[in-house]
Amino acid sequence: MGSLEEAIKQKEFKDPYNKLVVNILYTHSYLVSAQNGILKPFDLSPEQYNVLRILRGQNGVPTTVSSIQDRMLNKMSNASRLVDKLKAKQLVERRECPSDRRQVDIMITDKGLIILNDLQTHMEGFNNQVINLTGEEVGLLNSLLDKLRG
Amino acid sequence: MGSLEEAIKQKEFKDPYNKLVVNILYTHSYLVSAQNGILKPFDLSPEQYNVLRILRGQNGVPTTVSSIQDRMLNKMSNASRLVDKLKAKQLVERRECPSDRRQVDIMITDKGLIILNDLQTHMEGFNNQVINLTGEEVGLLNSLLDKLRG
DNA sequence: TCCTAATACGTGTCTATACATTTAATATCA
DNA sequence: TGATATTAAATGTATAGACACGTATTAGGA
Repeated sequence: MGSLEEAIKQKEFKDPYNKLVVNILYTHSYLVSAQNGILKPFDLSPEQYNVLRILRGQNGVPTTVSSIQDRMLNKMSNASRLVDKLKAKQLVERRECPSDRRQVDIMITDKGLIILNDLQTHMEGFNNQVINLTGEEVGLLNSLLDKLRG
Repeated sequence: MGSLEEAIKQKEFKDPYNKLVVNILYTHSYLVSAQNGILKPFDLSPEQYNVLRILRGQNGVPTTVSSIQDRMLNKMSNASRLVDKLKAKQLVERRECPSDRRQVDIMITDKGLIILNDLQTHMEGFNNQVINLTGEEVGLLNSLLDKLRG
């Protein structure tokens, strides 16, 4: 796999900023593909998995659709339809919010929690296996990405 | 925007490897959204833009669909249909390859080249504006991402 | 109070991703 | 040569992303 230039068969980039954009897009695809391999047997898409983790983080407190949307990795996605898919699999519940009838309370079900726990054991080794970096380098990369977005 | 934890309203991560995966997914979304803003007036999706750049890099030598696929940022995408869309906009041409009739030769048109040049002037300032890093940090980030993928 | 604005959620449409399958053309080898 | 395998591209289907729009409900101000 090695360098980006080799991976996408491009000789060189005009400037390192341009290369960085392409590098992040490419690394994203690399990680998502690997993640997909783990999620597929569980019949979950990466974003469905993410929504379930958000709901688990609530520790039983219901959340609204828009709150889920705010916490999603992709702000332009469509939490409403994702919740629909998860409900069809009985991994989440939805209830009309009594205090504001525009809102809908979403909660993860026991079945959802069980699947997440199952997944976690599969995901544990995944990161270290797919990310070929030392702990120090991971920390550095994290802070650089945080700074990038300014 | 600042830290990832703040951006997606998560208190903390189990381990930095896990945070890194989420961080890359999130930064990807950040960059693609910004890129979309530039591409939209040109009626191009990010991946269509990428295919046009690949074809421009050929300097007039025709390429096959599978060669485009190999160089795409997302290996699982569908070059055939993307080429279709570009052909409908008259930005690429396709010809049956005489030496192997399974293959199709793809070339960027003059119209495609003109749009790319136009875009380039818009894209130039974009990177430095969106990426809040020094040149040194950009270099470091590039090499860390290359190493990540092993 | 009533009118208007803002909010929450859902829906519609187009494009792209992921992956299986199909069809045609070429390669390989007994 | 002929049967089989491999390859290139296209197609089919489900999910997701991007974005506009619609509808119901609540908020807020004249």
